[in-house]
Amino acid sequence: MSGEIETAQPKKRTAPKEVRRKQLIMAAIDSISKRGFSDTTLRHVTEAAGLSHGVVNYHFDSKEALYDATLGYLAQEHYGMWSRYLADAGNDAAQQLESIIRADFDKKICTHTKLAVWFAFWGQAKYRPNYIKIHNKYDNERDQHILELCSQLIASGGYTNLEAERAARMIETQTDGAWLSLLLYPKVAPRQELLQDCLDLLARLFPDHYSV
Amino acid sequence: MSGEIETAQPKKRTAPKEVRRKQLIMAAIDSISKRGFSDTTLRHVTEAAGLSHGVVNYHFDSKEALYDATLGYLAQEHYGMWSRYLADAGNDAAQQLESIIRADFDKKICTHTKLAVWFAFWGQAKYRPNYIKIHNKYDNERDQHILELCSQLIASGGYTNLEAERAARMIETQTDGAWLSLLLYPKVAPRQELLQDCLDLLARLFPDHYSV
Amino acid sequence: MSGEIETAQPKKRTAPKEVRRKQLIMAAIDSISKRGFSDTTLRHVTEAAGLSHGVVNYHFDSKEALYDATLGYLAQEHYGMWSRYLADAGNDAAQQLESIIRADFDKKICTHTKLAVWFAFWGQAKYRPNYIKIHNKYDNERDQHILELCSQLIASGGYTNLEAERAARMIETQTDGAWLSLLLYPKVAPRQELLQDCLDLLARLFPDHYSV
Amino acid sequence: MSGEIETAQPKKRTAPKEVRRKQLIMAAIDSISKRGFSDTTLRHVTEAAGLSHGVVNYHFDSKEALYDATLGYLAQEHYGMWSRYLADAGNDAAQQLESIIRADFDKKICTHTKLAVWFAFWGQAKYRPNYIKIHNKYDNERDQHILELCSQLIASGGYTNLEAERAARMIETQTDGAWLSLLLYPKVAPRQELLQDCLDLLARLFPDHYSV
DNA sequence: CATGAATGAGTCTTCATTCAT
DNA sequence: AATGAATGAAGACTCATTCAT
Repeated sequence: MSGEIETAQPKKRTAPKEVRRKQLIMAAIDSISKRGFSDTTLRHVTEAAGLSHGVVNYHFDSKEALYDATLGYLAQEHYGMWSRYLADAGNDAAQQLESIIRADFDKKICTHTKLAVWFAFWGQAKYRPNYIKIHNKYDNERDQHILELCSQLIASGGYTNLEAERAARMIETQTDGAWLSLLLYPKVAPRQELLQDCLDLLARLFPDHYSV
Repeated sequence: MSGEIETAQPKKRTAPKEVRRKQLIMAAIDSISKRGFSDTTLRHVTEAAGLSHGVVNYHFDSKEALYDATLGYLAQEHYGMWSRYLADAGNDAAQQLESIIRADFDKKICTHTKLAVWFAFWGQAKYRPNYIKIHNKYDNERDQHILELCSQLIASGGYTNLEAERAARMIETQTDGAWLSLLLYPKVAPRQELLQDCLDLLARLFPDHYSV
Repeated sequence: MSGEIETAQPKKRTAPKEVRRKQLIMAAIDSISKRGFSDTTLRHVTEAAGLSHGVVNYHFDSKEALYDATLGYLAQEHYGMWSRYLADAGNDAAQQLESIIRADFDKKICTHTKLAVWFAFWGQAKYRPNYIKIHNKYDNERDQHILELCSQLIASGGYTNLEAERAARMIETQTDGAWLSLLLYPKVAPRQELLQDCLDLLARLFPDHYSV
Repeated sequence: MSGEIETAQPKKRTAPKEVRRKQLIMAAIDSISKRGFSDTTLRHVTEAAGLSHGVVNYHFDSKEALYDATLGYLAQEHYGMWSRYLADAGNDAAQQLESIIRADFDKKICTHTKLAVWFAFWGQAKYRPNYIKIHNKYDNERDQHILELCSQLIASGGYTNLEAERAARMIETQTDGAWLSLLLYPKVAPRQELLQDCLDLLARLFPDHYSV
């Protein structure tokens, strides 16, 4: 779509602040996914971005600030994804719940690279309260949607042996576990298959609304 | 089994080596759980162990070797846990499957500390093939057990709309996700509750063998 | 003397350059007095001046050049001060010598801020011959005045047990030491008191010309 | 005196903590005197000490801690010097006061190198309250001695036109100024000459106790 | 003239590892 | 076996200087 414009303009030496920040965030994602957290250095990041050593501290207060921004980017992207899926799902609760789950397996989000970064963050979450905070800022809303939709389905379906809290938790646990599986054992089952697992769970929780 | 040959020297001959190693491994678990991977230094480890700075490199070839041993310890402990649970489960397949799952939530294993260490390792797994290898060495067998038991239940129960592979995967995904949940949001649901989620899943997969 | 030739362009033509330089010098004095030499960065200076980061290197060849100019400014101000005091002192040698000393304690010059900067420079003088050179350029003349005046007083007073060199040196040593005292222990004795010390010294050196 | 012993022992690779600390302090004095404060790096220090780069942070918490220790060393040395001179002075107050002053010009203390370091510290004193504190810790006692001795001389001599505070201040100001002179203009007057200036001041303050 | 993004050499500091004792 | 002093590579971060705009 674009790209040929850039050859005309001989790659600017200076760029607006937001452009550089994004560039560095992408480079951070790249490096973290390739090397993990502890082995990623700022030099790796700047080299991946094709920039000089000093830029990071020009655009971010510290390495930690860059990481915060990186997680923020990922969380925001995730947020954007499921809310778009949700918006496109129409008014049916079952449809909406399914959509939120499908969003998690969207090609753009559910890449090996990004999964690696997610788990790098989660592996540190306990000692960096900031990470939890940033993640929650975007993710709590999703939790509430899922819980609310489960409640609605239970009410409309008359599932007497199921609490909304448990259903919501099982669904989220399944999607989280699926991501972990994709990260650790990408060969065991592909993305689509793990999505099917989640949909299968949905059908078993709410048999009147979904079919296997 | 061993040890009684050299009765002259009463157990101290070979023990110290192993004692020190275990001591260091425990200290490593402690420090990793408190500070994460990247912030753990060998000084932290030796201090936690109450030993001098130089011992680590005396007992382990490198920091990495200590980490390998630490993961090995954890994996072995996990292995020991579920195989004991399995052994105690009798001959019933349903009972056995449930036991393997229950093992994951045993108090000794499923602590916040150890979970933190597990995810620290998983967060690095992608770049340290060793970690995967060590983990698989002990865990593959569990996978096979679960798969085999799912097959048996399906066969005996006549669940036409369920493949053993998918069932096994869903179960493992649920237990893995449960651990992640316990790590990241310990307040959201306690250990017992997440175990119930897993048992609930079992009941929905194999309604003739389990009841909610 | 200059400026009136280009009446068409009202003072803005050449002024800005000098205005900016002065602005930066004042900002340098401010920052050096607040943070010392080694902790002062050009960013501090430009921020204090309310200017953008790049200007310093536009108006000065280097940081060092700015510092040279700053010391020059201070030295020139000092020069202007004692020569004005001297000019106002009339023809009496005793009066003149006293005036030169009084100049050192003038409110405009003898501030904590400027003293701090002076000693910052002197603390570096050994390794920056430039500083000594700049300082001497303005100060040698003062030394000679003091020496000459001491000679005159000795001659006119018949102080047999005093050499002009020693007297001059003792006076200058006392004023220098007074500045150091004001910098390091501003609470011990105020400006006026230390001036009195110097005048007291004068009276003891030249009892026929001054009284305590 | 000593030195040949060291050739027998092939320069130990490891040394007691205090030996290394002193070694580093001496190297710091050396480097600060040669390059000043802001241009001295830890690499300079360790190279001057013939040690490896990492030792400083092994023996001192930080560069700043090394500097504190360095000033402490200098202050302690000064303290030791004048208290020894004082002890050797006998019981006569005039003798004692003169001795304290003479101590300041002792060859061991009053070197160009050490003077440079002293003024480096004083040039920073305003922004490093620690330096003042360390200095005062050792120097206050000297101030009190001087003041007390001035009081005694005034009492015994009946100097009606002199307050002890002013006398003490003038003496200290003169010695401080002398050090500054030796640092900035070593060629103008040598150590002995500046000591004479101080003794001359003594004679003018207390003519019945000292003669020019 | 002025701005501020970009550069990269240089600083302090950390830390796994080595090794004399 | 154990200690802890010593090493030195490598990291994050700073900052004077340059330069496109």
